[in-house]
Amino acid sequence: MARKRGERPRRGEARERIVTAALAAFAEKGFEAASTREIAQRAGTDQGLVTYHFPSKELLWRAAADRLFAQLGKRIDAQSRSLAHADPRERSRSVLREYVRTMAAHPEFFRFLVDSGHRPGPRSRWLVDTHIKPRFEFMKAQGFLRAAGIDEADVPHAFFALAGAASLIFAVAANCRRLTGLDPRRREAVEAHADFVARLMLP
Amino acid sequence: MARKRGERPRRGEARERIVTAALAAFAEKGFEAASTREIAQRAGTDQGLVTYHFPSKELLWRAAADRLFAQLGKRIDAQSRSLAHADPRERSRSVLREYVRTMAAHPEFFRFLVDSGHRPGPRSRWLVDTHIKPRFEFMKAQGFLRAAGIDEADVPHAFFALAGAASLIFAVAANCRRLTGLDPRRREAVEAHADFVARLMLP
DNA sequence: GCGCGAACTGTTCGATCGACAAGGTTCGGG
DNA sequence: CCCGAACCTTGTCGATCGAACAGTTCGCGC
Repeated sequence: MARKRGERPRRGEARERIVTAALAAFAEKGFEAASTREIAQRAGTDQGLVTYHFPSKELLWRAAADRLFAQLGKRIDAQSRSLAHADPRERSRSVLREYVRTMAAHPEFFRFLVDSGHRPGPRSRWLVDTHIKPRFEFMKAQGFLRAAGIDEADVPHAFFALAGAASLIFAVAANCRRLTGLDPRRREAVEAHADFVARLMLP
Repeated sequence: MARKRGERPRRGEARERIVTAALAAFAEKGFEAASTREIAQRAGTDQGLVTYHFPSKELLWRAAADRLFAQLGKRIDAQSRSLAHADPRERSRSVLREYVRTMAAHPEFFRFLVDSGHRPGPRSRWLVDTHIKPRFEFMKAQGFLRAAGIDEADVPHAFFALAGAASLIFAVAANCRRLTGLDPRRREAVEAHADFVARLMLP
């Protein structure tokens, strides 16, 4: 990276850029197919610096996941808090719609889940234990499921059915567009999908 | 591959084994991460034979997709035909439940979709045009959507919401198991998910 | 103002990737 | 019986992978 004298970057700046680039690359290509060289190039540095900040690709992936879940959690929590005193059912509906919007804005989340979760392994375990489980428990405690009339035994089914219904269309946007002509990333399409999923889960 | 004299394999036998192995490998690891060498090893041959039968990895992937969709179509069509004279609503419910069972038996289908469809490219185009679009048009013509009370404008949303709701839990079985303790591959779990999705889509 | 460590670069390593070339083996049809 | 096509093996190519390491450049505490 060209850098003039005295322009020494602030501590951790390049590191942040690397995480940003890694998040994009992992989401786009998956863990194996994304290379640390390409990530470095996106971040405007070289591959040596990537392994300097992250001793292994695995740790870089975790850092990217940390950032992704932080962004996600911030967004959902904000919506949840802003409706703390609303009717439980209306609050559930609102959070659900915001969840769909979040999936539209961050289709990489779905890719992370599917890419890591299709078979057991260290990445699956780490992701569930570190990020998914806390979210899951929080959601259960919030009473969203009671508001939707979900039976206790159906909780896993509802959780994954909801996640799939809300996210898939954005995760396979290329297929959707070619198949139906609808570009799911457009704002109207996002709102229409939020409507549809909300009607589906909270009739 | 060790082979005694006179034990000449039947024509296309190894080729079929290679496609089988490729299907498993692509589903498990995705297109980029699955190597032709590993596929050859699973098929009990070596990598040279893979490139002999399939001049490129891309063509091997298509052959695997062809087989997968043939298996899938056969199963769904059989269920659809067996209920040709039933009440449309009851028929829709039955086909939907069979769809969920199929997704449980072939979680690789979902992986193919997500792996190929997250960004435009030759594989996405080929998969949609060759396999998905015919299925999609057939489904529309069958009147399943009318039976479910889906508005015409909501068809794309319904299609991907359904596909996601039905499939995700099986595609991330490792995550589901670690998160909820429920192994979605068990028969009771599959039926429970079919029940849940059927109630969801056809109230 | 000096030295030390964090930040960063440049290069190289062994492994593995997809693709390809060439030779060997086995069978069916002429 | 033999020849060509189909089937399969072996070896190798250039490219690229993750990782490692030595060297360089600064900011900053002392």
